[in-house]
Amino acid sequence: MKRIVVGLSGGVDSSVAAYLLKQQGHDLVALFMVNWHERVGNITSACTWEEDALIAKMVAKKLDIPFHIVDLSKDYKKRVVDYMFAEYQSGRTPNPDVLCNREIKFDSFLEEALKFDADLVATGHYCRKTEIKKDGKTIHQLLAGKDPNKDQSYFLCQLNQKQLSKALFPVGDLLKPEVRDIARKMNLPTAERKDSQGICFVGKVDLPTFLQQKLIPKTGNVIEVPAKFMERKKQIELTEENYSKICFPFPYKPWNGEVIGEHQGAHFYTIGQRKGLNIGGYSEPLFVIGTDVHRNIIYVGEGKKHPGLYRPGLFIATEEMHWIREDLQLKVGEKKEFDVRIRYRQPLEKAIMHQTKGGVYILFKDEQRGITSGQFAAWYSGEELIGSGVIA
RNA sequence: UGACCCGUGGUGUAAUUGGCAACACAACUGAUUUUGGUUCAGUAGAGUCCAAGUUCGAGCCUUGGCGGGUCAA
Repeated sequence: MKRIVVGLSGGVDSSVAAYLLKQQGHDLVALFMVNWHERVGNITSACTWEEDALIAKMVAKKLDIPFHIVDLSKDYKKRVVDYMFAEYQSGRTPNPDVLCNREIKFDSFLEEALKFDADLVATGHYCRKTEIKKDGKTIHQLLAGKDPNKDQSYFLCQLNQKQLSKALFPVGDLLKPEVRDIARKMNLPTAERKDSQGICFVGKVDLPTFLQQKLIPKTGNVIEVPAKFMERKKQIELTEENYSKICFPFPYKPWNGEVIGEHQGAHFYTIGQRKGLNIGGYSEPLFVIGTDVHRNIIYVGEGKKHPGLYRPGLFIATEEMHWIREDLQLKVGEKKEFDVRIRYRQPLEKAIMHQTKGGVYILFKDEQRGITSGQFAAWYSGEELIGSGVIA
Protein backbone atom coordinates (compact mmCIF):
# COMPACT_ATOMS: atom_id res chain seq x y z
CA MET A 1 0.00 0.00 0.00
CA LYS A 2 1.24 3.38 -0.94
CA ARG A 3 0.08 6.89 -0.37
CA ILE A 4 -0.88 8.29 -3.72
CA VAL A 5 -2.26 11.60 -4.85
CA VAL A 6 -4.41 11.23 -7.89
CA GLY A 7 -5.02 14.19 -10.12
CA LEU A 8 -8.73 14.21 -10.80
CA SER A 9 -9.72 16.35 -13.74
CA GLY A 10 -13.39 15.59 -13.99
CA GLY A 11 -12.91 13.28 -16.95
CA VAL A 12 -13.29 9.53 -17.26
CA ASP A 13 -9.65 8.66 -17.48
CA SER A 14 -8.54 10.13 -14.20
CA SER A 15 -11.69 8.84 -12.51
CA VAL A 16 -10.97 5.31 -13.58
CA ALA A 17 -7.34 5.76 -12.63
CA ALA A 18 -8.48 6.67 -9.14
CA TYR A 19 -10.86 3.76 -9.02
CA LEU A 20 -8.19 1.28 -10.05
CA LEU A 21 -5.80 2.51 -7.39
CA LYS A 22 -8.53 2.34 -4.83
CA GLN A 23 -9.17 -1.27 -5.84
CA GLN A 24 -5.53 -2.02 -5.30
CA GLY A 25 -5.95 -0.79 -1.75
CA HIS A 26 -3.81 2.32 -1.85
CA ASP A 27 -4.20 5.26 0.44
CA LEU A 28 -5.56 7.92 -1.89
CA VAL A 29 -6.01 11.65 -1.95
CA ALA A 30 -7.76 13.33 -4.85
CA LEU A 31 -6.45 16.66 -5.99
CA PHE A 32 -8.10 18.87 -8.53
CA MET A 33 -6.16 21.70 -10.04
CA VAL A 34 -7.47 24.96 -11.34
CA ASN A 35 -5.33 26.36 -14.09
CA TRP A 36 -7.44 28.89 -15.83
CA HIS A 37 -10.14 31.33 -14.79
CA GLU A 38 -10.55 33.61 -17.73
CA ARG A 39 -12.98 32.86 -20.46
CA VAL A 40 -11.78 35.07 -23.25
CA GLY A 41 -12.45 33.41 -26.56
CA ASN A 42 -14.35 30.55 -25.01
CA ILE A 43 -16.58 28.81 -27.49
CA THR A 44 -18.82 26.94 -25.13
CA SER A 45 -20.36 29.44 -22.78
CA ALA A 46 -20.70 26.86 -20.04
CA CYS A 47 -18.06 24.32 -19.12
CA THR A 48 -15.68 26.21 -16.90
CA TRP A 49 -13.50 24.64 -14.30
CA GLU A 50 -16.26 24.84 -11.69
CA GLU A 51 -18.24 22.18 -13.46
CA ASP A 52 -15.21 19.93 -13.81
CA ALA A 53 -14.37 20.44 -10.15
CA LEU A 54 -17.89 19.57 -9.12
CA ILE A 55 -17.83 16.35 -11.07
CA ALA A 56 -14.38 15.47 -9.83
CA LYS A 57 -15.65 15.97 -6.34
CA MET A 58 -18.57 13.63 -7.03
CA VAL A 59 -16.15 11.01 -8.25
CA ALA A 60 -14.03 11.39 -5.14
CA LYS A 61 -17.07 11.04 -2.99
CA LYS A 62 -18.24 7.97 -4.84
CA LEU A 63 -14.84 6.37 -4.34
CA ASP A 64 -14.63 7.64 -0.80
CA ILE A 65 -11.42 9.58 -1.30
CA PRO A 66 -10.64 12.91 0.36
CA PHE A 67 -10.87 15.71 -2.17
CA HIS A 68 -8.87 18.91 -2.43
CA ILE A 69 -8.53 21.72 -4.88
CA VAL A 70 -5.35 23.56 -5.69
CA ASP A 71 -5.16 26.75 -7.71
CA LEU A 72 -2.19 26.77 -10.08
CA SER A 73 -3.52 29.36 -12.47
CA LYS A 74 -0.70 31.77 -11.70
CA ASP A 75 1.90 29.21 -12.62
CA TYR A 76 -0.05 28.11 -15.62
CA LYS A 77 -0.34 31.63 -16.89
CA LYS A 78 3.33 32.32 -16.37
CA ARG A 79 4.81 29.05 -17.51
CA VAL A 80 2.44 27.95 -20.21
CA VAL A 81 0.25 30.75 -21.52
CA ASP A 82 2.94 33.39 -21.63
CA TYR A 83 5.23 30.96 -23.37
CA MET A 84 2.48 30.30 -25.85
CA PHE A 85 2.03 33.94 -26.71
CA ALA A 86 5.75 34.50 -26.95
CA GLU A 87 6.18 31.60 -29.33
CA TYR A 88 3.40 32.67 -31.61
CA GLN A 89 4.72 36.20 -31.49
CA SER A 90 8.06 35.08 -32.78
CA GLY A 91 6.56 33.02 -35.54
CA ARG A 92 6.73 29.56 -34.09
CA THR A 93 3.89 27.24 -33.21
CA PRO A 94 4.08 26.15 -29.58
CA ASN A 95 2.67 23.04 -28.00
CA PRO A 96 1.19 24.27 -24.74
CA ASP A 97 0.08 20.84 -23.59
CA VAL A 98 3.58 19.43 -23.64
CA LEU A 99 4.65 22.41 -21.56
CA CYS A 100 1.66 22.01 -19.29
CA ASN A 101 2.81 18.53 -18.39
CA ARG A 102 6.42 19.49 -17.88
CA GLU A 103 5.80 22.73 -16.01
CA ILE A 104 2.50 22.21 -14.25
CA LYS A 105 1.17 18.69 -13.88
CA PHE A 106 4.54 17.17 -13.20
CA ASP A 107 6.09 20.13 -11.48
CA SER A 108 3.89 22.63 -9.64
CA PHE A 109 1.14 20.11 -9.21
CA LEU A 110 3.56 17.39 -8.27
CA GLU A 111 5.00 19.62 -5.60
CA GLU A 112 1.57 20.39 -4.19
CA ALA A 113 0.75 16.72 -4.26
CA LEU A 114 3.85 15.77 -2.35
CA LYS A 115 2.74 18.08 0.43
CA PHE A 116 0.14 15.44 1.17
CA ASP A 117 3.00 13.09 2.02
CA ALA A 118 2.43 11.15 -1.16
CA ASP A 119 4.83 8.59 -2.51
CA LEU A 120 3.45 8.87 -6.00
CA VAL A 121 1.24 11.02 -8.16
CA ALA A 122 -1.20 9.38 -10.54
CA THR A 123 -2.82 10.82 -13.63
CA GLY A 124 -5.17 9.56 -16.30
CA HIS A 125 -2.64 9.61 -19.10
CA TYR A 126 -2.60 6.78 -21.60
CA CYS A 127 0.98 5.70 -21.23
CA ARG A 128 2.98 3.20 -19.25
CA LYS A 129 5.99 3.28 -17.03
CA THR A 130 8.49 0.59 -16.23
CA GLU A 131 11.91 0.59 -14.74
CA ILE A 132 15.18 -1.13 -15.38
CA LYS A 133 18.47 -1.33 -13.57
CA LYS A 134 21.57 -0.18 -15.30
CA ASP A 135 24.95 0.13 -13.63
CA GLY A 136 23.21 -0.19 -10.32
CA LYS A 137 20.97 2.75 -11.04
CA THR A 138 17.25 2.66 -11.49
CA ILE A 139 16.09 4.05 -14.80
CA HIS A 140 12.47 4.86 -15.46
CA GLN A 141 11.12 4.11 -18.89
CA LEU A 142 8.18 5.91 -20.40
CA LEU A 143 6.26 3.65 -22.74
CA ALA A 144 3.41 4.24 -25.12
CA GLY A 145 -0.06 3.48 -23.84
CA LYS A 146 -1.46 0.11 -24.77
CA ASP A 147 -4.27 1.69 -26.77
CA PRO A 148 -2.51 2.75 -29.96
CA ASN A 149 -5.33 5.09 -30.71
CA LYS A 150 -5.09 6.99 -27.44
CA ASP A 151 -1.40 6.82 -26.65
CA GLN A 152 -0.51 10.08 -24.94
CA SER A 153 3.16 9.49 -24.28
CA TYR A 154 3.93 12.23 -26.79
CA PHE A 155 2.52 14.84 -24.43
CA LEU A 156 4.88 13.65 -21.72
CA CYS A 157 7.94 13.76 -23.94
CA GLN A 158 9.56 16.51 -21.85
CA LEU A 159 9.46 14.76 -18.50
CA ASN A 160 12.67 13.86 -16.76
CA GLN A 161 13.71 10.94 -14.60
CA LYS A 162 12.86 12.70 -11.39
CA GLN A 163 9.38 13.51 -12.55
CA LEU A 164 8.84 10.02 -13.87
CA SER A 165 10.01 8.51 -10.63
CA LYS A 166 6.95 9.95 -8.93
CA ALA A 167 4.48 9.30 -11.72
CA LEU A 168 1.88 6.60 -12.01
CA PHE A 169 -0.35 5.93 -15.00
CA PRO A 170 -3.02 3.45 -13.99
CA VAL A 171 -4.99 3.46 -17.25
CA GLY A 172 -1.99 3.01 -19.51
CA ASP A 173 -2.57 -0.72 -19.80
CA LEU A 174 -6.18 -0.30 -20.81
CA LEU A 175 -7.95 0.53 -24.00
CA LYS A 176 -10.20 3.52 -24.04
CA PRO A 177 -13.38 1.43 -24.42
CA GLU A 178 -12.31 -0.61 -21.41
CA VAL A 179 -11.93 2.56 -19.40
CA ARG A 180 -15.42 3.65 -20.38
CA ASP A 181 -16.75 0.23 -19.46
CA ILE A 182 -15.22 0.34 -16.03
CA ALA A 183 -16.61 3.80 -15.45
CA ARG A 184 -20.05 2.62 -16.49
CA LYS A 185 -19.95 -0.50 -14.37
CA MET A 186 -18.89 1.50 -11.37
CA ASN A 187 -21.43 4.15 -12.12
CA LEU A 188 -18.88 6.90 -12.05
CA PRO A 189 -20.43 10.27 -12.86
CA THR A 190 -17.84 10.75 -15.57
CA ALA A 191 -18.72 7.57 -17.45
CA GLU A 192 -20.38 9.31 -20.35
CA ARG A 193 -18.58 12.61 -20.24
CA LYS A 194 -17.07 13.70 -23.49
CA ASP A 195 -13.29 13.62 -23.71
CA SER A 196 -11.68 16.95 -23.21
CA GLN A 197 -10.00 18.56 -26.16
CA GLY A 198 -8.41 21.82 -27.05
CA ILE A 199 -5.67 23.40 -25.04
CA CYS A 200 -5.70 21.64 -21.72
CA PHE A 201 -7.48 23.61 -19.02
CA VAL A 202 -8.05 26.63 -21.13
CA GLY A 203 -10.65 24.55 -22.92
CA LYS A 204 -12.03 24.76 -26.34
CA VAL A 205 -11.25 28.26 -27.52
CA ASP A 206 -11.22 29.96 -30.82
CA LEU A 207 -7.48 30.27 -31.11
CA PRO A 208 -7.29 33.40 -33.25
CA THR A 209 -9.59 35.17 -30.81
CA PHE A 210 -7.54 33.94 -27.90
CA LEU A 211 -4.28 35.01 -29.46
CA GLN A 212 -5.60 38.44 -30.28
CA GLN A 213 -5.57 39.27 -26.60
CA LYS A 214 -1.86 39.72 -26.93
CA LEU A 215 -0.97 39.61 -30.59
CA ILE A 216 -1.95 42.64 -32.61
CA PRO A 217 -3.50 41.99 -36.02
CA LYS A 218 -1.46 43.44 -38.84
CA THR A 219 -2.35 43.20 -42.50
CA GLY A 220 0.22 41.56 -44.73
CA ASN A 221 0.57 39.76 -48.01
CA VAL A 222 -0.16 36.18 -48.91
CA ILE A 223 2.27 34.97 -51.54
CA GLU A 224 1.75 31.88 -53.62
CA VAL A 225 4.90 29.94 -54.41
CA PRO A 226 4.67 27.75 -57.52
CA ALA A 227 5.24 24.04 -57.06
CA LYS A 228 7.83 24.11 -59.83
CA PHE A 229 9.91 26.64 -57.97
CA MET A 230 10.14 24.42 -54.92
CA GLU A 231 10.78 21.34 -56.99
CA ARG A 232 13.88 22.99 -58.36
CA LYS A 233 14.98 24.21 -54.95
CA LYS A 234 14.60 20.77 -53.50
CA GLN A 235 16.91 19.08 -55.93
CA ILE A 236 19.62 18.80 -53.35
CA GLU A 237 21.43 15.70 -52.27
CA LEU A 238 20.81 14.56 -48.73
CA THR A 239 24.39 14.79 -47.67
CA GLU A 240 25.87 16.14 -44.48
CA GLU A 241 27.08 19.28 -46.19
CA ASN A 242 23.49 20.06 -47.10
CA TYR A 243 21.97 19.41 -43.68
CA SER A 244 21.73 23.10 -43.02
CA LYS A 245 19.63 23.53 -46.16
CA ILE A 246 17.26 20.64 -45.80
CA CYS A 247 16.71 20.61 -42.07
CA PHE A 248 15.50 24.17 -41.60
CA PRO A 249 12.45 26.06 -42.80
CA PHE A 250 12.96 27.18 -46.38
CA PRO A 251 13.85 30.90 -46.40
CA TYR A 252 11.14 32.09 -48.74
CA LYS A 253 11.53 35.52 -50.27
CA PRO A 254 8.76 37.76 -51.60
CA TRP A 255 10.00 37.36 -55.15
CA ASN A 256 9.66 33.59 -55.01
CA GLY A 257 6.01 33.92 -55.89
CA GLU A 258 3.07 36.17 -56.50
CA VAL A 259 0.89 38.14 -54.12
CA ILE A 260 -2.56 36.60 -54.18
CA GLY A 261 -4.23 38.04 -51.11
CA GLU A 262 -3.97 39.50 -47.64
CA HIS A 263 -3.91 38.12 -44.11
CA GLN A 264 -4.33 39.67 -40.68
CA GLY A 265 -0.98 38.71 -39.17
CA ALA A 266 1.58 36.09 -40.09
CA HIS A 267 1.87 34.95 -36.48
CA PHE A 268 -1.68 33.61 -36.55
CA TYR A 269 -0.77 30.93 -39.07
CA THR A 270 1.12 27.70 -38.94
CA ILE A 271 2.75 25.41 -41.51
CA GLY A 272 0.34 23.08 -43.23
CA GLN A 273 -2.67 25.16 -42.37
CA ARG A 274 -5.47 25.21 -44.91
CA LYS A 275 -8.39 26.98 -43.28
CA GLY A 276 -8.54 30.67 -42.61
CA LEU A 277 -6.71 31.96 -45.64
CA ASN A 278 -9.89 33.24 -47.18
CA ILE A 279 -8.61 32.84 -50.68
CA GLY A 280 -10.68 30.84 -53.12
CA GLY A 281 -10.84 30.15 -56.80
CA TYR A 282 -8.17 27.46 -56.92
CA SER A 283 -8.91 23.96 -58.08
CA GLU A 284 -6.97 22.54 -55.17
CA PRO A 285 -6.80 23.91 -51.65
CA LEU A 286 -4.04 26.28 -50.59
CA PHE A 287 -1.77 25.34 -47.69
CA VAL A 288 0.59 27.50 -45.70
CA ILE A 289 4.14 26.43 -46.53
CA GLY A 290 6.01 29.19 -44.76
CA THR A 291 5.59 32.24 -42.58
CA ASP A 292 7.78 35.27 -42.07
CA VAL A 293 6.75 37.35 -39.09
CA HIS A 294 9.40 39.96 -39.72
CA ARG A 295 8.19 40.82 -43.18
CA ASN A 296 4.70 39.78 -42.12
CA ILE A 297 4.24 37.51 -45.10
CA ILE A 298 2.73 34.08 -45.37
CA TYR A 299 3.70 31.78 -48.20
CA VAL A 300 1.23 29.29 -49.58
CA GLY A 301 1.26 26.49 -52.10
CA GLU A 302 -1.56 24.90 -54.04
CA GLY A 303 -2.46 21.30 -53.45
CA LYS A 304 -1.72 18.83 -50.70
CA LYS A 305 1.26 17.45 -52.62
CA HIS A 306 3.00 20.81 -52.99
CA PRO A 307 6.74 20.21 -52.48
CA GLY A 308 6.98 23.14 -50.09
CA LEU A 309 4.88 21.18 -47.65
CA TYR A 310 7.42 18.41 -47.25
CA ARG A 311 10.88 18.22 -45.81
CA PRO A 312 13.30 15.35 -45.39
CA GLY A 313 14.69 16.45 -42.07
CA LEU A 314 14.76 18.79 -39.12
CA PHE A 315 17.16 20.24 -36.60
CA ILE A 316 17.05 20.56 -32.85
CA ALA A 317 19.54 22.79 -31.09
CA THR A 318 21.52 21.26 -28.26
CA GLU A 319 19.89 23.45 -25.65
CA GLU A 320 16.48 22.28 -26.83
CA MET A 321 17.36 18.62 -26.59
CA HIS A 322 15.85 16.52 -23.87
CA TRP A 323 16.64 12.89 -23.15
CA ILE A 324 14.26 11.03 -20.91
CA ARG A 325 16.82 8.28 -21.15
CA GLU A 326 19.86 10.33 -20.21
CA ASP A 327 21.94 7.18 -20.52
CA LEU A 328 21.12 6.89 -24.21
CA GLN A 329 22.12 10.41 -25.14
CA LEU A 330 24.05 10.55 -28.39
CA LYS A 331 27.60 11.79 -28.42
CA VAL A 332 28.82 14.35 -30.90
CA GLY A 333 29.37 12.66 -34.21
CA GLU A 334 27.20 9.69 -33.34
CA LYS A 335 24.35 8.52 -35.56
CA LYS A 336 21.46 6.30 -34.64
CA GLU A 337 18.11 5.23 -35.98
CA PHE A 338 14.97 5.99 -34.00
CA ASP A 339 11.25 6.06 -34.58
CA VAL A 340 10.19 9.67 -34.60
CA ARG A 341 6.95 11.59 -34.58
CA ILE A 342 6.52 15.31 -34.95
CA ARG A 343 2.97 15.61 -33.70
CA TYR A 344 0.44 13.86 -31.55
CA ARG A 345 -1.28 10.82 -33.07
CA GLN A 346 1.08 10.54 -35.95
CA PRO A 347 2.49 7.16 -36.96
CA LEU A 348 6.12 6.78 -35.98
CA GLU A 349 8.56 7.32 -38.82
CA LYS A 350 11.99 5.81 -39.17
CA ALA A 351 14.70 8.42 -39.02
CA ILE A 352 18.41 8.74 -38.49
CA MET A 353 19.47 11.08 -35.74
CA HIS A 354 22.84 12.63 -36.22
CA GLN A 355 24.32 14.44 -33.25
CA THR A 356 26.62 17.33 -34.07
CA LYS A 357 28.18 19.96 -31.90
CA GLY A 358 25.36 22.47 -32.18
CA GLY A 359 22.50 20.05 -32.11
CA VAL A 360 20.96 17.03 -33.67
CA TYR A 361 19.84 16.56 -37.24
CA ILE A 362 16.98 14.17 -37.80
CA LEU A 363 16.76 12.74 -41.31
CA PHE A 364 13.58 10.87 -42.05
CA LYS A 365 13.36 7.82 -44.24
CA ASP A 366 10.40 9.46 -45.95
CA GLU A 367 9.79 13.16 -46.31
CA GLN A 368 7.57 14.58 -43.61
CA ARG A 369 4.66 16.85 -44.15
CA GLY A 370 4.29 20.06 -42.20
CA ILE A 371 7.41 20.08 -40.05
CA THR A 372 6.82 23.13 -37.89
CA SER A 373 9.16 25.24 -35.79
CA GLY A 374 8.21 25.29 -32.15
CA GLN A 375 6.58 21.88 -32.17
CA PHE A 376 8.17 18.91 -30.47
CA ALA A 377 9.82 16.01 -32.19
CA ALA A 378 9.80 12.90 -30.02
CA TRP A 379 11.90 9.86 -30.67
CA TYR A 380 11.09 6.35 -29.65
CA SER A 381 12.83 3.06 -29.58
CA GLY A 382 9.99 0.67 -30.14
CA GLU A 383 7.43 1.49 -27.50
CA GLU A 384 9.76 3.53 -25.36
CA LEU A 385 9.93 7.27 -25.57
CA ILE A 386 13.62 8.13 -25.44
CA GLY A 387 13.72 11.88 -25.84
CA SER A 388 12.35 14.97 -27.47
CA GLY A 389 13.18 18.48 -28.53
CA VAL A 390 11.87 21.66 -30.03
CA ILE A 391 12.03 21.78 -33.81
CA ALA A 392 14.10 24.68 -35.11
C1' U B 1 -12.20 55.78 -84.07
C1' G B 2 -12.98 50.73 -86.42
C1' A B 3 -13.13 45.27 -85.81
C1' C B 4 -13.38 41.25 -82.55
C1' C B 5 -13.94 38.80 -77.66
C1' C B 6 -15.86 38.57 -72.84
C1' G B 7 -19.38 39.87 -68.43
C1' U B 8 -22.73 33.34 -64.37
C1' G B 9 -22.84 32.32 -56.18
C1' G B 10 -17.08 35.49 -52.27
C1' U B 11 -13.29 33.53 -56.14
C1' G B 12 -12.15 30.41 -60.63
C1' U B 13 -14.80 27.76 -64.11
C1' A B 14 -19.23 24.62 -66.26
C1' A B 15 -24.27 24.15 -68.30
C1' U B 16 -26.15 18.19 -74.28
C1' U B 17 -25.43 24.96 -78.73
C1' G B 18 -33.22 27.47 -76.08
C1' G B 19 -36.10 23.84 -71.20
C1' C B 20 -35.66 27.40 -64.76
C1' A B 21 -27.77 26.78 -63.12
C1' A B 22 -23.19 22.28 -61.93
C1' C B 23 -18.14 21.66 -59.97
C1' A B 24 -13.79 23.25 -57.35
C1' C B 25 -11.75 26.63 -53.98
C1' A B 26 -13.31 29.90 -50.03
C1' A B 27 -17.07 30.47 -45.94
C1' C B 28 -20.09 28.34 -42.09
C1' U B 29 -21.61 24.12 -38.89
C1' G B 30 -20.60 19.39 -36.93
C1' A B 31 -17.44 14.91 -36.17
C1' U B 32 -12.38 13.35 -35.11
C1' U B 33 -8.16 15.18 -31.95
C1' U B 34 -5.96 16.79 -24.33
C1' U B 35 -1.26 21.72 -28.92
C1' G B 36 -1.49 24.39 -33.49
C1' G B 37 -2.79 22.05 -37.73
C1' U B 38 -4.57 18.01 -40.65
C1' U B 39 -8.72 14.83 -42.13
C1' C B 40 -13.97 13.68 -42.65
C1' A B 41 -19.26 14.93 -43.06
C1' G B 42 -22.98 18.39 -43.77
C1' U B 43 -25.12 23.50 -44.66
C1' A B 44 -25.75 27.97 -46.88
C1' G B 45 -24.94 31.16 -51.02
C1' A B 46 -25.97 33.33 -57.77
C1' G B 47 -31.86 33.13 -60.97
C1' U B 48 -26.75 34.28 -64.87
C1' C B 49 -24.09 43.17 -65.91
C1' C B 50 -28.60 46.40 -67.30
C1' A B 51 -32.81 47.41 -70.61
C1' A B 52 -35.91 45.88 -74.49
C1' G B 53 -37.27 41.95 -77.95
C1' U B 54 -38.05 36.79 -80.38
C1' U B 55 -40.18 32.28 -78.14
C1' C B 56 -44.80 28.14 -74.70
C1' G B 57 -39.91 28.73 -72.55
C1' A B 58 -33.30 32.20 -72.84
C1' G B 59 -27.43 32.12 -69.06
C1' C B 60 -27.50 30.44 -73.98
C1' C B 61 -30.87 33.95 -80.05
C1' U B 62 -31.59 39.62 -81.62
C1' U B 63 -30.96 45.04 -80.58
C1' G B 64 -29.21 48.98 -77.51
C1' G B 65 -26.51 50.44 -73.29
C1' C B 66 -22.74 49.88 -69.34
C1' G B 67 -18.10 47.49 -67.87
C1' G B 68 -13.40 44.77 -68.97
C1' G B 69 -9.98 42.96 -72.64
C1' U B 70 -7.52 42.05 -77.61
C1' C B 71 -6.18 43.63 -82.40
C1' A B 72 -6.07 47.58 -86.00
C1' A B 73 -5.30 52.87 -86.91
